[in-house]
Amino acid sequence: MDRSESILKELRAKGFRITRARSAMVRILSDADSPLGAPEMARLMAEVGSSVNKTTIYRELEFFKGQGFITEVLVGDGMRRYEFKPEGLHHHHLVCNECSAVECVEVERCVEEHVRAIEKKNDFKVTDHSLKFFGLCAKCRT
Amino acid sequence: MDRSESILKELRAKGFRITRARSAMVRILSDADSPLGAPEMARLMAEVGSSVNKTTIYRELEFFKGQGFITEVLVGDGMRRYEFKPEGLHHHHLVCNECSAVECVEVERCVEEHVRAIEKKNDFKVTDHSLKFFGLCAKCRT
DNA sequence: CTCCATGCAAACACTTTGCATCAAG
DNA sequence: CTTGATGCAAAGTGTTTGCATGGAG
Repeated sequence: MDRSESILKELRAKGFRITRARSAMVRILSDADSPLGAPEMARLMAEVGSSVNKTTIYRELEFFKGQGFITEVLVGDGMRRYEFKPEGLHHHHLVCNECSAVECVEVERCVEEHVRAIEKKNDFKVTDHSLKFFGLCAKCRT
Repeated sequence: MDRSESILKELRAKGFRITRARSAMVRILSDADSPLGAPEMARLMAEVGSSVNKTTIYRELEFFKGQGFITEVLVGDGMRRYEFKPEGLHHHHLVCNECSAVECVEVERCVEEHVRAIEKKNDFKVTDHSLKFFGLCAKCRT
């Protein structure tokens, strides 16, 4: 059973309804290989023949986020993007300054050790972190 | 000579004009202790009696960024924020999920070592990186 | 006097809200 | 049927653009 199916099953078990829009969105998110923004999401839905109102897109993304299936990824192009929460190793992002393309990279525990220090020193309860590397992707290096 | 003065001097040397708006913005940025967004910037300018049109705010922020004096900081509240580029140690941010407050933390070289690996492995030229920790600040922990 | 910098209004893009309608279970 | 999910229109918020005016040097 793939990721999207198990998510739908989990939602059904929690008493949420499985609608066409909802399952199509889960499918698209699971097929995506880089974070998607709401407008892009809407376009992809249309391409698959599952057009939905943009309001629904925003509400579902918020819903999935609340359910803990996706996380927000900020790239700096003025749009919120989302991707499935990584299952195994914590992963981070490479963002091209030129074309805004986003790649994912696995980075073995490099900051975990700092978390404890920060929590103690700054009296701040850390629940998550994000690490992004900016630069030029292979294509834009010309 | 403090930071803001030296920046103005540098701008003048480059042939840019030193206007009331420009120097007030540099002052405010240098006084700020956390990243500022354009709307907040405009409010602060008004409080200091240096009201300027929002267009000017956006243009100046873009200008300062282009000149390399400030950097963009994305917190996830749907707004671009900016802060002076740190002078010494690379610093990162603590972002409260509750009140969106942003604190700065010094983190001694923890990712520098990964940069080289990434550049080789992903064929990506890294020019910068950002590390953010999300969670609850002391105030919002209730 | 000469341009760079500013103001203003309108347009843009993404996102949110309120309410009526629809459909999954 | 019941209530959660959706569509639609309108408003909200941050940001950008084009063009005329203003002021630093």
